[in-house]
Amino acid sequence: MTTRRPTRRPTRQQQAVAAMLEQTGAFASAQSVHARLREAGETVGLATVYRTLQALADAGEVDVLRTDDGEAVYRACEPGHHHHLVCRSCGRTVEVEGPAVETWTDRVAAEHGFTEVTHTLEIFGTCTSCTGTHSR
Amino acid sequence: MTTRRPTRRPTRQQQAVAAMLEQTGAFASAQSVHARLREAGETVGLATVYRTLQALADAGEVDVLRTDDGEAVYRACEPGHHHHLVCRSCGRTVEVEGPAVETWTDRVAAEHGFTEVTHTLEIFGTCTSCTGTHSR
DNA sequence: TACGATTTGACAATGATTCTCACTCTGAGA
DNA sequence: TCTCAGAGTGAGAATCATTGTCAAATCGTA
Ligand SMILES: [Zn+2]
Ligand SMILES: [Zn+2]
Ligand SMILES: [Zn+2]
Ligand SMILES: [Zn+2]
Repeated sequence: MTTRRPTRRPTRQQQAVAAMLEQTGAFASAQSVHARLREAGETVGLATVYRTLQALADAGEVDVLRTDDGEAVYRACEPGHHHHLVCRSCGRTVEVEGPAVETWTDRVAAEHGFTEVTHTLEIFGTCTSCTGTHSR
Repeated sequence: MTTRRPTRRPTRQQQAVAAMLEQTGAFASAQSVHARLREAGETVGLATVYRTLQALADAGEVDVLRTDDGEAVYRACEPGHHHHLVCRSCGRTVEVEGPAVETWTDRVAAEHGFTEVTHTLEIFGTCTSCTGTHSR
């Protein structure tokens, strides 16, 4: 019994959004992705950018976090659970892993009887190329 | 030379906001604080609630974090750097400290040449009183 | 009590995100 | 290749937390 599942392929718009994230490297908001696409001549509606980014996030293909002012920013990341070391000046991001932290959070939560534990952890700083050079 | 500095005392509104946070215990948004105050018969403008919460946060007297949908939530906490174990069902919050995590984040950042390092870390889960009792 | 400075709050403005819905595109089937 | 139902798109409206505005209320000091 062949399950009839339409062979969906990413649309032009979806590819454009994903590609833009890939080449950006840093965390970017939906608004800025939309702006960059427009600059690059790509025609993608704002609503579609939002939808695509959400879909990618749900699929675990991009990481999401919130800026200080609550804006959602997305980044194409390596698969698997990890955290980020982000330059608050230029946005350059390094993916980091910390097995010790993972076990620590789970242990702390367990000690207090919490279940279904998740966590968020981000590190912010000023990267080497932004140090000294008061770029801004 | 007596420095003429007015003896500022927290206004009725500011006290009301702070008190509401104290008695709540959990993280609460500006909107919900405003609503609770209104219910309690206190008369405090929404703008004032926002201003007061920001001031308290700037003064380090309350902690702020962002919910998944980007809303800012505040909580009256013990002074000093710490993190939170939050029940995503009832909002009950436990303050936790992890010296090992502190040194880890700083070390990781240093290894990559980042300076002026800060970090955010929150743990989410389901607390004991919300486990089993499928209370929504 | 009078006065300048601070605070307040109703309301407007902002801005990110979501919703609507008519239109377009796609792919399976004929 | 032709058709059609369903998925995807996008312009614009709607939502909603947050911030800005500014005249009126309040406070502290002299
Ligand atoms: Zn990542
Ligand atoms: Zn982790
Ligand atoms: Zn706290
Ligand atoms: Zn810490």
